[in-house]
Amino acid sequence: MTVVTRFAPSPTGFLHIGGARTALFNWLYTRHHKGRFLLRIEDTDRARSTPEAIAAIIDGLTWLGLDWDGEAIYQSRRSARHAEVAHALLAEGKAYRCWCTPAELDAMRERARAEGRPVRYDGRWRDRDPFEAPSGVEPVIRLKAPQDGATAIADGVQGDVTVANAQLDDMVLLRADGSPTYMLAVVVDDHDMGITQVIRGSDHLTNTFRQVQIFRAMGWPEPGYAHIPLIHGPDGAKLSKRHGALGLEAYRDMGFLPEAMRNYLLRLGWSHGDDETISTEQAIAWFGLESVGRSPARFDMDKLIALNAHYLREADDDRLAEFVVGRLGTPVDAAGRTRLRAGLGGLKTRARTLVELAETARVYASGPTIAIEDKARALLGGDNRPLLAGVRRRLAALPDWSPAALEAALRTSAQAEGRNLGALAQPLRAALTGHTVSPGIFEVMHVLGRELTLARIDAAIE
RNA sequence: GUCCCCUUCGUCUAGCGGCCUAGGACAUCACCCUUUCACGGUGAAGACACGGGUUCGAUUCCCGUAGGGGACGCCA
Repeated sequence: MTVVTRFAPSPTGFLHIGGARTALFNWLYTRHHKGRFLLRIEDTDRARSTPEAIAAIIDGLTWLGLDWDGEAIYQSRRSARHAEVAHALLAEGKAYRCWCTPAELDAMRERARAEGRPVRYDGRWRDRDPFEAPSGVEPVIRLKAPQDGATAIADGVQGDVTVANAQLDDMVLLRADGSPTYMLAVVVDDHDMGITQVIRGSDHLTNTFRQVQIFRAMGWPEPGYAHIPLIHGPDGAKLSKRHGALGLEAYRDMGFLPEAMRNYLLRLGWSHGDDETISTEQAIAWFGLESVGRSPARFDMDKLIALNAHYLREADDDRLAEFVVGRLGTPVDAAGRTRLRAGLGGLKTRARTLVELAETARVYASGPTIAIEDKARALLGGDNRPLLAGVRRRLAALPDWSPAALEAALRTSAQAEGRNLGALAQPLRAALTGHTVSPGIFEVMHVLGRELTLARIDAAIE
């Protein structure tokens, strides 16, 4: 049987970390089994669903590199079919009309809570004669759920979970206005789409028992279920905006690489022995529900950053150069681009995010004039000025501008002055980069070229 | 309140009864490398929530307790 999965976000906000991981797990599971991964937009809440949120979800998935099969399905367009199923259940006596008003239900719930009883609908219209229906109230359709026994599911992650049917009430299938509820829509869509495996956040675990009851009432085969633990904030509480509950695009803007995000999200709740850096190919080959943990994981920015630094070092320089130029915010001429590209190797071992990379890349992207930070400026006064002037003369006369030749020249220079290399390299670094920290000084000079190197020294000591 | 789930270093996790003096990664600290800072290398510190069982033997199995999370909508 072909595996069919789906990612079913509701477009009421951005695609956050938790949703992204759910999508990733579905995608990996599907690709591993060579099945079909579908995208369903659960936009039945018309008031809260927005086109911006839909775009954010699609952009987020695309950025993460998770491709879905076929066109995205919009749940809101399927309401006629949902209603059809509700009415079929009604016709078979597996559902019934309920004329309770929202106020009546509120009162019922309040009373139950006050008396310490389970909070749920008491089934008062379950066997009541419809002729007793009050006028002026539109009824909802409720499922006539089993009242005895228990409903069990074999969850791919949580194991066997059983709930007494007495805990579940007769849920609303169709609202008074004829629109389907989430419970109904999900079941009908999962069935119609041929979903074989549902992988979603564990906040849906208790919903599953109700959904399973609808499947059984319709006589439909149930999909397999797997509920993955939620992601919590650093303090162990639910992920909030303070923490990492940002949209994926926020992480992109912070300079994270999609491959780093994928790897990070994968390791949150899933493991493969001691492996830490896992390529997407390996992830597809190795991924399985049995290796998904059952306890919630906390979001840890430091680990994400460390992983990002790793992937930054591994990343292709041409790709990185594109990212950096786009983030510089200032135009870069062709020569600047060439320098930047050539200097990337030394830059990327020192950066952890694309933002940091772009910041340090200004050293190569800029022309003769650069901003000098205070700590660097302090190295450009006093005795260091004549020292730099001496270095400048030697460099100007250097026949060969290779890193090796530059190093030899600086070392003999230092020796001649009776100083160690650092005493010479630091002022030079300050003059050339405007910082006290940079890639190796010979590399910097080599990438900058003779002309720019001399120009920056001149600018620093004039 | 009711029901369900979870619990190994600060964090992510390995462990599926003896291989565990509990392993790895991030973070922290120290040292090495070194023209700065990184990278890299070496090392240190750091955990089985608690209490009962079961067993020759429990981090691993069972039961409680505590703590955390989730669900209880005509939201999704």
